[in-house]
Amino acid sequence: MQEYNPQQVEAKWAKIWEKKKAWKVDLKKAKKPYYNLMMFPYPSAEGLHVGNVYAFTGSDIYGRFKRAQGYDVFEPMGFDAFGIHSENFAIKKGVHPKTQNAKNIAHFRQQLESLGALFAWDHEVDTTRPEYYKWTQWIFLQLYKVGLAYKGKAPVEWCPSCKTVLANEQVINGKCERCDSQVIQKELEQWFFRITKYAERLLKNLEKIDWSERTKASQRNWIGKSEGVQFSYKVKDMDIHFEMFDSVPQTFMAQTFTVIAPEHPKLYELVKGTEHEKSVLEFVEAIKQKKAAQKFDIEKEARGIFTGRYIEYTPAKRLLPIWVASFVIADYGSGVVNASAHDERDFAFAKKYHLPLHPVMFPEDPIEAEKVKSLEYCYHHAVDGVLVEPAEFKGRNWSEVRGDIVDYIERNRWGKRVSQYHLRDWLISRQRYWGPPIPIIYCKKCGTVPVPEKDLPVLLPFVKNFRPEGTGKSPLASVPSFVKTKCPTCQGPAERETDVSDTFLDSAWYFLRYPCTDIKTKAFDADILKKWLPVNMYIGGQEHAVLHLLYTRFITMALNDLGFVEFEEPFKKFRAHGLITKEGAKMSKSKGNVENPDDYFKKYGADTVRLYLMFIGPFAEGGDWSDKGIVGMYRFLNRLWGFVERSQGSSEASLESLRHKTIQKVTEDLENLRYNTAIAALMEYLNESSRASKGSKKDAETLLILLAPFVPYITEELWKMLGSKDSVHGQPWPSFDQKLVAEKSFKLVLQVNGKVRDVIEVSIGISQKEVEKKALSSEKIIKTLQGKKPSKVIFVPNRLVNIVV
RNA sequence: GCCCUCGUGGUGAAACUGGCAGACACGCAUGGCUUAGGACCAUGUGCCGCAAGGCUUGGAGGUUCGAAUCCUCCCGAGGGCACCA
Repeated sequence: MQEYNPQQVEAKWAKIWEKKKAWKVDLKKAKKPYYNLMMFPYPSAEGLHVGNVYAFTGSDIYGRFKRAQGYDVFEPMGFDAFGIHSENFAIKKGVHPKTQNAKNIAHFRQQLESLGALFAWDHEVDTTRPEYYKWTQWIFLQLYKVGLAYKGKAPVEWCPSCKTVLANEQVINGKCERCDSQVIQKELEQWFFRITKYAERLLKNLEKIDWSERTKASQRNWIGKSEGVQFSYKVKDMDIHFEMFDSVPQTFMAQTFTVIAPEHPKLYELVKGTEHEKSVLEFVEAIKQKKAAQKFDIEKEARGIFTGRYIEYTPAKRLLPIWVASFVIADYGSGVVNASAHDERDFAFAKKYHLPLHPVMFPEDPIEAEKVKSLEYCYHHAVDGVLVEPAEFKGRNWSEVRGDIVDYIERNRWGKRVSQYHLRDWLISRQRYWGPPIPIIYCKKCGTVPVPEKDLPVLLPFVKNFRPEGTGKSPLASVPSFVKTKCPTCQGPAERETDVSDTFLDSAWYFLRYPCTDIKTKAFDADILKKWLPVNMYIGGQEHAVLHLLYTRFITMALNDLGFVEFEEPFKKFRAHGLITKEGAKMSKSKGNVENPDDYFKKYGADTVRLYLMFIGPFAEGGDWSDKGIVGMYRFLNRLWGFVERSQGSSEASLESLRHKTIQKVTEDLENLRYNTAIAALMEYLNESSRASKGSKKDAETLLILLAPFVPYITEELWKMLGSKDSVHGQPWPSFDQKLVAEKSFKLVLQVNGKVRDVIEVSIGISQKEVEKKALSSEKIIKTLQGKKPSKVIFVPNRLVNIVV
């Protein structure tokens, strides 16, 4: 008798597997390629946390399951190591990011190895290595060539503490997501990727990819398509035309004034040389200052000023006064909007500045309609509202008239159908050190010149002082040996771009590099990609539902258009895993509630931790980490150990029906990532087997094969104990026989008026006649019926009978 | 405000296309083993009730022979978007 000693078992097999390179896949020779991808981690100084372990375990179980089904599973691992996190940490500790990064990665790798996953370490990727970011820069150049990368001046979110530009998503309620400082607006020359060009495709393709609905919904929201009408109007007495977008065109006849954004480029032209010039410019300046200071209270302040100009509003043959209004967004639509009585904001604005209002839609209730007419309140988004204008549509409902109104507007040539998107271009410039330099050279003679591909990579120089200076320039700007260079075109003196690119660019293509890490001459090889991509299964956190996944899709589409890859969607299947919390709260350093998996590995072993995490609840939903439940898993593995030990050399018969039933259940659950119920089924199987037999070898073997994806170490050890020479991880996934799954008899439920009154054991396939006979002779049924005659009998074969009286 | 996801015992959670609600665990209780504790084993455990029986899936209605599951409204939680016209 030997006791289960997880540390010993796990150390032993980890060593053997490593030596045998047990999980190595020959990418060229593989016959049934299956690319099982998980989001690669950012190697923080704290090491792997429980959330990482959760994600990787869930993904690895799926990979091992596919492997057992005969696929050549490629399950690579790497490190998303560039970025502001590493840099901030390095600044705080006074260690160079490069040094720190190497340390972190070493720690991570060692932790990951103990997890017992199928990782293909011979294809590891580290985004900070020149061999990798050379190709990140190369991708930039490809996009630049076709105009998908461009430089533009743009107001950007600037964090005065981190001294860098932030992406929109890094700004939470006007504050920096990292240091909580008030973000200010700044105008800078920045590099952008034209992701907006792909808005419609990014949206439409969502229909044809197998992703969790939640993730798709987030992407749809982010892209934010809005359909409506674009009108075009002339400014009275001026040669200026404005395009105006309206997503609620039904009430277009209600428009009585026009609002324009304070930042609108044509605003100055409107007021130049008029009596309004001074007051308008003062107003604009005040608004800009408020916005920069982020003191603008969205709820209360809707301020405006008259420009002295009018729009010639053709459909209603009236003039609309143009007002500058603080609430108008400059970079959505055209920055100019016609306002009406049927929009709450416009209504409030009009009341405040005594502007005319002209409602054209009313409730059916005449008393309420009178109130709307007398402008007592704003009547908006009312699905049952009835139009009175234009005359052709009088009496028709707001909700059904939309299409016809748009047709009508188009017929009159007042406007046309268009779509607007909330999606903005992707700002990729970062005024930081720890990232790949953007491969661009500025020459006084030749202008902006891309670095020739043969000169890649543009190496990130080792800079001692990499702290951002707050000048709006990257730390690289203070390294003359980096900045000063020759123009690739004219050989004259020139300067390098000193910004680095966004970390999200590194991670937007890493999955293409994994299978090609051994190729030095190009980013990826067409033949290999053809064989292995798109990725079969991608698993990662829901927090990346928008940015990472959207950027990745965009880069893939662009590469597809450029002819580098043959697919436009990178991930056939994506599943988001849930979040692991601690006492209901998200684990974070600042809260001090981060669980370190190492402690649990030491105490129970990786197998138990893996099993416990998967048992907490549905993989897609995550759960709360508490160390209470973990003992249950440890007990289970100990019971398994004992059972297998007893079944050595046993010739007891197996529980055929339950065995097949369990195989079916576990197979189906694994396919759908329902690990918690698969584990429950395996526990039942062990419980039943232990009860029924001293130890059936057949049952023990089946248990081990089915459990192997979850707990790779103990199953391997026990497999050997049963006397096999080969590995449990080389065993084919067992199949089940539908005939054997079905039992000979079942428990028939007897109901009266839908309430269960009795349960009797009968044989499968029993006829309705027989059932009725049996049911009506049941004592409990007779008692419940009290002599009443059944009016109807519902019979569900092999399940129940319901007697209605 | 709009869009998604969800709400089931003391706890984590099960329940396939509507068909025995609470599988599997944790915890708890009782008993066994043990000097004791732990570990382990056995049994029990939704609520009310001595019992017969009744009640029970956030709340209120509805559809159905039958609803955790479908429909309507309301309440609550989590997430995404948001002065987006």
